Amino acid sequence: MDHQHVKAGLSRVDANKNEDDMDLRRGPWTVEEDFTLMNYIAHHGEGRWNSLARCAGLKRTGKSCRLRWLNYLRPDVRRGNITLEEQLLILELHSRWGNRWSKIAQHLPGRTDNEIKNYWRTRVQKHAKQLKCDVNSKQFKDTMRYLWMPRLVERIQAAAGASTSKVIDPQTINPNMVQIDHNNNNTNSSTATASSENSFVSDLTDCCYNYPQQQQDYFQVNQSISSQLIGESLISPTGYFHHALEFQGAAAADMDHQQNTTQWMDGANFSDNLWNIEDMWFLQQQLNNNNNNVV
DNA sequence: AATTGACACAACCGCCTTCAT
DNA sequence: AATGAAGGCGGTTGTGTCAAT
Repeated sequence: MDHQHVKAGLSRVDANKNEDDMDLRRGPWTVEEDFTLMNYIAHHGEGRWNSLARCAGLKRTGKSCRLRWLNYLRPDVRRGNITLEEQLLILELHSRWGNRWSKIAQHLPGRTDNEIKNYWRTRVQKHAKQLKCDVNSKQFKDTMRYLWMPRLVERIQAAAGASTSKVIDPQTINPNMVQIDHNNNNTNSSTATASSENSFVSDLTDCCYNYPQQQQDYFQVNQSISSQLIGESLISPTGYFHHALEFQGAAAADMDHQQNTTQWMDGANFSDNLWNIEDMWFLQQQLNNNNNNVV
C-alpha cells in the first residue's frame, strides 16, 4: 500500500479498482437504472454482481448493484414504519448480538440490515444522546430492557386489543394477559394512545412517556411476546425479565435515592426532555449500584 | 418567503471472509 | 497452498424533506 492510498484510506486492491472505474456512476439511482437492473435480474437472476453490472450495461459497481437490489428493488423488501413488534425484536436481538445488523435482519422478514441499522442510529442512539450516556453503557442497556421494552409490550397489547387486525392474540400467548387487562381497568394514557392509532405509528419516544403501573405483569407479558416473536430458544432462563424483577424490588426499598436525581440531572433541560422522572431515577440507581460495586 | 437545523434513509467506503482457480 | 475476485458486513457520509424560526 503506497502513501497515496494510505492517505486516501484505500487498500491497493480498492484503489486500483477505483482507478479502473473512473467512468462509473455514483450517487442516487435513476428510474432508468432501476428498471435496467430489475429487468436484467428478472431474466438472468441475481449474483455475480460485477459481471451483472457490465452485462446489463449499468455504469455501476457490482457492489452498488447488489446493494440497490437488496435494499430497495427486491420484491419482498418491506418499507415504511417499523412496527412495535419489530421495534421490540430489534431491541431484544440487539441486546443479544450487538451491531450484527444482518443477523438481526434475518429475524425481521423483508427488513434490510441497512434499515435496521438506520433505525438504531436515528432513534435509539438519539435517546442515548439525550440521556447523556453511551449507547453501549450498562445504564442505557438496562433502561432499554427494564423500561422501554416492557412499555413496548404494553403498547403491543393495547394495539392488538384495539385492532381487528391483531398481530398478536394475547390469549394465544399467555392467559395472564387477559387478567392483566382486567386488573388494569384504569384507562391509562398509553392504552388510550395506542388505541387511537394503528400499531405502525409509534416509536420509542412514545413508550417513554408511559410508565407501567404493574411492572411485574409487563415482564411476564414481555417474556411471552418475545418468545412468540423470536422463539423460546432465545429467552434465557436468567434473562432480563428476572433481573428486572429483582431490580424493581431493590429499587422500591430505596426510594430515598430519588432525591439524588436532582444533582444527577444537572445540565439537562427537563421541560424539553423526552424522558420522565422514572427513567432518570432508574439511571441514577444504576450509577449508584455501579459505584457501590467499585467500592 | 428564505433560512436553518433536525431527521430519515439511501448510498458509499473499506475491511474481512469466502470462493474459485 | 497461494492468489485474486467477489461478496458480505458494519461504519460513515450525502442528500432530500420538513418543521421551526
